[in-house]
Amino acid sequence: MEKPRTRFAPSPTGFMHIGNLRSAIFGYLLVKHDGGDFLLRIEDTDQTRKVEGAVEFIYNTCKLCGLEFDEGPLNGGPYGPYTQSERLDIYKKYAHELVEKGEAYYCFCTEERLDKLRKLAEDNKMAFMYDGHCKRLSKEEVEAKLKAGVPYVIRQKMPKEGTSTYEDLVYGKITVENRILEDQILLKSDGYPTYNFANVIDDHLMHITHVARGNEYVMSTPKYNLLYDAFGWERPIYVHLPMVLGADGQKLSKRNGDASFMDLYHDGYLPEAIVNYLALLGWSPENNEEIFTLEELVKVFDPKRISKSPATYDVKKLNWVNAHYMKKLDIDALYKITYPHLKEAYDLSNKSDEWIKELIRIYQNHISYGKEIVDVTDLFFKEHIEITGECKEFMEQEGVTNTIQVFEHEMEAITDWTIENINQAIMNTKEKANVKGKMLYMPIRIQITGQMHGPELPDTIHLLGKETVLARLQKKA
RNA sequence: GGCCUGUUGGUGAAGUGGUUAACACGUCGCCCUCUCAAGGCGAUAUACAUGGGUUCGAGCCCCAUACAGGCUACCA
Repeated sequence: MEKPRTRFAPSPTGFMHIGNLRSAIFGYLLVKHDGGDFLLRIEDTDQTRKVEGAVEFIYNTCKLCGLEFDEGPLNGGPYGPYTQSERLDIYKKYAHELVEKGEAYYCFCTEERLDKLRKLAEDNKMAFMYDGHCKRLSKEEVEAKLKAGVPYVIRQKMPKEGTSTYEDLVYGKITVENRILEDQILLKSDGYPTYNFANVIDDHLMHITHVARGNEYVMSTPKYNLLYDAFGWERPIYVHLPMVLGADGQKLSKRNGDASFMDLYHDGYLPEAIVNYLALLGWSPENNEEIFTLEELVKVFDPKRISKSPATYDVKKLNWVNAHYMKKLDIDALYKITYPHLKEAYDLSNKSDEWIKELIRIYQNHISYGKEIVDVTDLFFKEHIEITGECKEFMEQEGVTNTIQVFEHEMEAITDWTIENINQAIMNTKEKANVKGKMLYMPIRIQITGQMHGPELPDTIHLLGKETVLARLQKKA
């Protein structure tokens, strides 16, 4: 069997939302499942959209997710170049070959004429379609215009009758009537190819066997097939992917800020968790499992189980998946995704690395992504804590003041500030103040944290440090 | 407007003619715990868009309708 090959073919916009990423993931899984090749091709035929550094950005993003390209603009390969703007001569050559074959033709129509046609169509509530004006030009007329240097585009000659059908791995049989197929532009007047053309040429030249892409191309695929046929090339296998929608039911876009992979990454989400979650968007495994490493996904991925309907991106579930991965992290890995956020939010200059790691450790089960550490730990950095609402009510109960006082003395007495000794101090308080359970822990907890909940009390006290604890204990309610 | 595709609870989804329509997230409750989180257990949800067929029997097949999305560029 032929080794499957697919490509991820983004425009270099310098932005990747999770919908783009998911396309890359699905392509990767599809092809790696059978030990094939995954390549990157940059589709920069629209020069107005180019962004500096975008190629590196794409490599970085994919690498973070564990998706390595077997071939691509940065690491090369046997079928390069892998950037379309560097392949202009190739497209030109094939476009002219098509003209020679009678499958395409020069079109000299001006923007003005096209606009007029468009307007006319609009007025008549008709779909605009190029009228094939230049198809009827005689050979001499074409020669003359060419010689005179009239700007031109090359258009594909479409059949006007019958239907075109292809089989999509996800959507099944797709049939469209040929008469709705426009004589689309293959080569623009600036010498650049359109996506519609470059895509086909490159996929063939790069030996792409599987075309995995968003389902916005379902309708135009027959045009591409006609191109393959015109050249006498074998058509690839198509895998059109359902879209990923935002919470508003709309297609993801740059405006949906939180749907950007980099934003998520910088907020302390784990790439493996994002990949895991994304794989479940529009695809499901045979069994009920939901947690998969990339390797496991490669093993179990079956494109036939890709859904046809669009999926809505849901942060809540992403959070759950991410939290699941975070629980299994060792302290150093956890440190890596939380420390930057602590550093940004708080003054850490007089905190030791050891202290920070301890802080992170006791909150490991409390957060679902890195940045969340900031919200839950502010009591360790605040100068003053407020006791309000429910907490205040609790503190007004009888005996509470006494418990605090007793505990304060116990704290003062500690010379060796260890969790063990702190725990002992709590036990001593239990004896001396003659309180237990909630009436023992809660007053202390509230007095020193201002909250009724949080991690283990001895851990919290230890981290807070003797000085802070005493100061907070002495503060009158 | 035309064409293509889709529609199972708030979300992701299983399901391919006969099931009490799974499972997961979320939500809620219970257990655990000083408390929260985690974990364990359980519950919840007007879930098969609507209307017609076909069939002994339909979420699954067919046809309409509705709604949603996509395409209809010298964008990709």
